[in-house]
Amino acid sequence: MANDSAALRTVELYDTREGRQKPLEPRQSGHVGMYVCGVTVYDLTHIGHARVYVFFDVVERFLEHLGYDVTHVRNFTDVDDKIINRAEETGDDPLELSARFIEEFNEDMSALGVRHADHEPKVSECIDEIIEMNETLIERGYAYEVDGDVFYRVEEFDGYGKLSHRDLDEMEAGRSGRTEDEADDKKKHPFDFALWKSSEDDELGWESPWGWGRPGWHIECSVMSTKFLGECFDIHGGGSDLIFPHHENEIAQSEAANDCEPLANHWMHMGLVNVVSEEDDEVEKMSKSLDNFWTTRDVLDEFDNEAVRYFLLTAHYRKPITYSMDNLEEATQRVEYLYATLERIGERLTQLGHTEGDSLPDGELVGSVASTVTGFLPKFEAALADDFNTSEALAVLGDLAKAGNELATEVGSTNPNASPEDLAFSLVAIESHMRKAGSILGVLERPYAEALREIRNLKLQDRDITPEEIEELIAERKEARANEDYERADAIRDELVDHGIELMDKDWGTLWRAR
RNA sequence: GGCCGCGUAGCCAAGUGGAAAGGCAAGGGCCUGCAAAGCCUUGAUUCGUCGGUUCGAAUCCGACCGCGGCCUCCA
Repeated sequence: MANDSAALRTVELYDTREGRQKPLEPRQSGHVGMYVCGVTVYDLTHIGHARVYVFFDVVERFLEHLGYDVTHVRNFTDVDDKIINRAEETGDDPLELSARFIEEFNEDMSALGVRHADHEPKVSECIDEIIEMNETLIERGYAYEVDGDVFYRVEEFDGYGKLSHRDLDEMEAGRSGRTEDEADDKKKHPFDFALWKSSEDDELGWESPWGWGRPGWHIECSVMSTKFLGECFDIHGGGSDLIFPHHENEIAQSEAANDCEPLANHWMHMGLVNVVSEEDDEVEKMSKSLDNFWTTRDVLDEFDNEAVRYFLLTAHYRKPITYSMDNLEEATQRVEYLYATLERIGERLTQLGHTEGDSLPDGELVGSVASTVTGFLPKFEAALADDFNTSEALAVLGDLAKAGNELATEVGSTNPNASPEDLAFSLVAIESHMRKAGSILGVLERPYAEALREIRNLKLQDRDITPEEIEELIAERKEARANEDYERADAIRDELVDHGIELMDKDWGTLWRAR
């Protein structure tokens, strides 16, 4: 639902093309069209993909929170040489192979809390429109056919290079390392690129005016964005490695075929995910050739889903982020802290006589936390409205959680400085604000007991002790403590610590967690 | 060679012209039978180096050093 006061907030977004941050002014008031380049589905997703789609999920959630109606389009490139090659290796049908990896993609994204886009078109379902755009480009003189291939004539498009801030002559000078391929002979300019590629009769393909063939790599995004968002739209996103040539070519195609420019008002490009090299400790780009590659699946097997999402939001989206065990563990710890805060708030509310689902208690914010609570949402929104400063947003959320813990301590003290009504009112206010912020970032969406248990059990995976054994030891220690046999009680604690298990004594029992 | 970007405490990370957010780790304290968790508290006279602009710069300009990305498929 639109929130009138929030909708007035100006959202500023960086735009790669102009190289500056500028206000989001939707072409259609109150409606934002956003196209995010999807994956080529020939393998499992990696953590770099995860970063992109988690981020744009947050963009969508936040804009909707502000009251915008967002149309989010994310494609699947299911026709591509890499898919065809992979299918040849495995003996699969290319479209069946890509369909399988679309399912894998969806599984990963669902685990990360990434919601489906409004439209998720596939290349194989847009062949007619792709052929049409090719014909338009040929008619308008921007493309030419050579022996069943269709190429885009880059010299014909005046603005070629305006996104990546380079010009054709400079690029030509620097292309010494490029490998030649047979298609180069057919091209009129080395940077001309394929809009349509001829296929062998037994290869994946479709009938076209130029014979049996398949689309080139860039054309599908121009076609799909036009189809679902119109000729021009507000936000176009993807990894920064797509700036050239993919997005540059998209602009060339769309702006030449349609009569609208700029194609997108805001080009938002994600920093890449780096890893620390095991050999020399240097940061390097994650890539298959360096064998430092992390699939989303592997990471999710080892770390809590939400911790992975949290980690991906700890750095600003335009900066690179380094994947490391330390960083993931720290993110896990923060997620645990946030849920433990919700747990503590729940305990204190129970102690104050409130049960979950009760109507809001009447009261006033306790003085010590009042400014933190009232200032929370404005600060949180301001952080995200400033080119999605998620680091700042998480810091603000952390401050709120701290206020919650402060209050929880207050409630537990012998002489609370506030009335039970005000304390309860304040606790509920903090809890609801935390959940609200969580729903925008896509975190804190689980019941705390469930989240804490899942994190705990995941960590226990590589420990040589089971929850049952831990519970037995806790029971034995309880007995010892009742008998004031602290020596035995401490011995049990030490034994558990050796297994990486920490005990936390509460008034009502003993909790444990894995470190 | 061209283009884009980065270099902030032991580590992660915001800030980009007007008193250096936040987190992790570390020290001290409260709490606890002891702990853990939580809370409080300490910590960059300083933001790669050297110059310049300015009343004032981590923030702008220049040079230099170091690092990364793109220019070939890539999120």
